[in-house]
Amino acid sequence: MPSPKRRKKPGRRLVIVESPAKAKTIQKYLGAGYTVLASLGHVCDLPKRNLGIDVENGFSPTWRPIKDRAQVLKEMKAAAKGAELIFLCPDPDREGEAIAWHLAETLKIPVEKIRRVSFNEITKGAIEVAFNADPQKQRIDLKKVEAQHARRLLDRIVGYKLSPLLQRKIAKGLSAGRVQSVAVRLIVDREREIAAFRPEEYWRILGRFAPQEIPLAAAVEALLVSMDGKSLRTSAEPAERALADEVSAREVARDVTRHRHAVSSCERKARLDHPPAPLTTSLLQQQAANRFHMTTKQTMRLAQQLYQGVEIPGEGPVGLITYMRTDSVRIAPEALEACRSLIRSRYGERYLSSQIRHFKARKGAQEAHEAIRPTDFSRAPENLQGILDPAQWKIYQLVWQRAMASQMASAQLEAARIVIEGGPYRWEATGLVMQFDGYRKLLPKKQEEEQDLPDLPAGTPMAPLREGTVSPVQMFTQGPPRFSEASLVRTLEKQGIGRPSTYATIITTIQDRGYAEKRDARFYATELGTLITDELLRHFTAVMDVGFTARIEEELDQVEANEIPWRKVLEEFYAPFARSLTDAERKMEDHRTQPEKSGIPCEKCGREMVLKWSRRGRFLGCPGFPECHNAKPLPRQEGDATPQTPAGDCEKCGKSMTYKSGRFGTFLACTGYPECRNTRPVPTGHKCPKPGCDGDLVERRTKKGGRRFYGCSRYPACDHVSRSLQNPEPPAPTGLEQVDGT
DNA sequence: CAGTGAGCGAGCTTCCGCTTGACTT
Repeated sequence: MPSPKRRKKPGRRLVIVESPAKAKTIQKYLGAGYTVLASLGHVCDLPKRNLGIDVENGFSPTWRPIKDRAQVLKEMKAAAKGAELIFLCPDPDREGEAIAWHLAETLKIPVEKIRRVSFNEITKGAIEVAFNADPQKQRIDLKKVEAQHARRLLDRIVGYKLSPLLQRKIAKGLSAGRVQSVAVRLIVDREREIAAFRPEEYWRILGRFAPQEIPLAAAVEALLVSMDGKSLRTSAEPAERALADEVSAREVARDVTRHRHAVSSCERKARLDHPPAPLTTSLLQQQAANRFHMTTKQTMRLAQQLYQGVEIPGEGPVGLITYMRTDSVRIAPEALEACRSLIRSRYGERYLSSQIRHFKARKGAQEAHEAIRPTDFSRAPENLQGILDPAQWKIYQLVWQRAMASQMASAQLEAARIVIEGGPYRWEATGLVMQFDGYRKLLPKKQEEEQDLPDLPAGTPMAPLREGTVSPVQMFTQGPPRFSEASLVRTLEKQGIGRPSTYATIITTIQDRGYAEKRDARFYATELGTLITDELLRHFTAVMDVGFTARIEEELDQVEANEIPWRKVLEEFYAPFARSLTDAERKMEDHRTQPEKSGIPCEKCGREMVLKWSRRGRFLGCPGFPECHNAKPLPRQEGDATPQTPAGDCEKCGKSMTYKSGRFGTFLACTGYPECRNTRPVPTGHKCPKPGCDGDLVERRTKKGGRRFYGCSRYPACDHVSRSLQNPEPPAPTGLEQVDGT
């Protein structure tokens, strides 16, 4: 490895980029006349210990070199000394511009030596173009820098004013911020929607019809879609729900046979199904979660490994994918060419989209990089099997497939629809046949059944195939699902909250602070998360608004466009915020100095114990603290945000059981501890499906790896195990085997 | 494929966003 030299020959050119992997590639393109170093992201920031902003004097900030960057700063300073020109190449976005400015400031580079150069793709062509551009235009964009400062200062003010407030009023170690607090709010809101949701019953009626002359061959399965012109499609809306109970559903099912039915229309339509865009960070995280059950953290670690370079036999370390923290769906022209010619040679001309496909980035995307794609399309996943470890390989395959598919031909489908009418009833049968798979050759659709429909001219008399083939099926409206990591990231991105480089950390922060818990891959709001959300909502409505970030972003855009001064953004935010602060300081309930009484006496000193908050939730503490150190858990788990099945009684001593959390997660323990040491795994509410066994399914974990599975509570007498729980909810209509009556 | 059991709190941490390793929960 060539270590950076102390003394540079005069005439040497220094290039500074953000990422070391990028530095390596660019060094290769630029050759020996250049020294390429990496800044490792930001090199300056506000001080850690205090606010670092003089609010009274126009919000003037104090910038400090970041401690962890001391080493690289030293190296860059040394290299800058002898350099004739210094090319500042952080990413072409707001943050990158600020990094360039901080570099110029801390390295004390004379203006005439600065060349601000940036590129959205690390390809030879793009880099040549960027470096050869007009030097007059290679200047730092101060408006962009100011926009970044406004963003940074606003986040600092919100975080460093709200966190201490919560720490004074509720418990130490707490935090709040523009991003994390809204993320928690989303989870708390969802928790409440779920609690308020009452499933409602409705019925669907399925019929199996056939033309009277030609029976079985041309049978179609149809769904009752309207009655008397009233649509049943919107059956999720209670007011519209005509078939709300079994009695009326069966009445309709009987009445159907009293009417003559006939085909009223039969049509076929060609439909194109276009491939999805190549992956961005959030999409990669969502796909890896849904397909491989990976967490955002795992996904990003694997992607980082692929980006930084994997040892390929005979070649050395090779960076296999482009940068993984991106919101862009664009692919560099050179790479597009490689991708398209590979599609042509691998699958044939037919599978190539006739035009180059360009995808639209999400609104608010900064598009400093490309989409995530293979650096070399010809490295097909099958050639890397056994070279990458299995998890890396899965991620690589995902990236490769999505990038390839994005330039492939659309799938051609034929959608058929037959409408059957009789009396007040209108039925619909739909079919779908794939004519040409196109991009689906690489990305098959999982949940799509093909079904063809016969050609039946309008007017063909139809009848239910035989008695009992009109079947009512009971359904229930579904409540909103809890957030998973994937759906939370998707929602945050949609609202413009957080950035590709922060999605994974947001997820860990809200859990570390004790605001949300993940169980079964779903987020649950904790009591503490609910409390701080409500307190912040009451006093800081504006910041807690899901649209707050989006509005600030618009203003930052205006700063960049030189339409408003950066201080104005801060002033307008700060005036009402400061008022809320003093108001909250006075009015926010003080859970620390005036905690709720419990009615339970302290057995050590006799004082009445009080309810206190900590990062781990509530506990009973003695008000005599610090003289009396007595503390204990709350007597009951009542008020726990998580609905739990009753724990039941101990089969050994008859005392009640209670939920405890241990090293390996939640478990049941006898309240008679330590006299009775009985424990049990968590019941799931499902019975053991093994015939003749009356045990319950309980949640267990494997010894190594701790993977969850479900076993029978009568183990070892019954050794039934399953990987997942069957849904006890009413099944979606599958076939028409269920027969009315009997 | 099958373990489980403390202690939480007294003023100085906390934010978001850009980058990697060096750490050990």
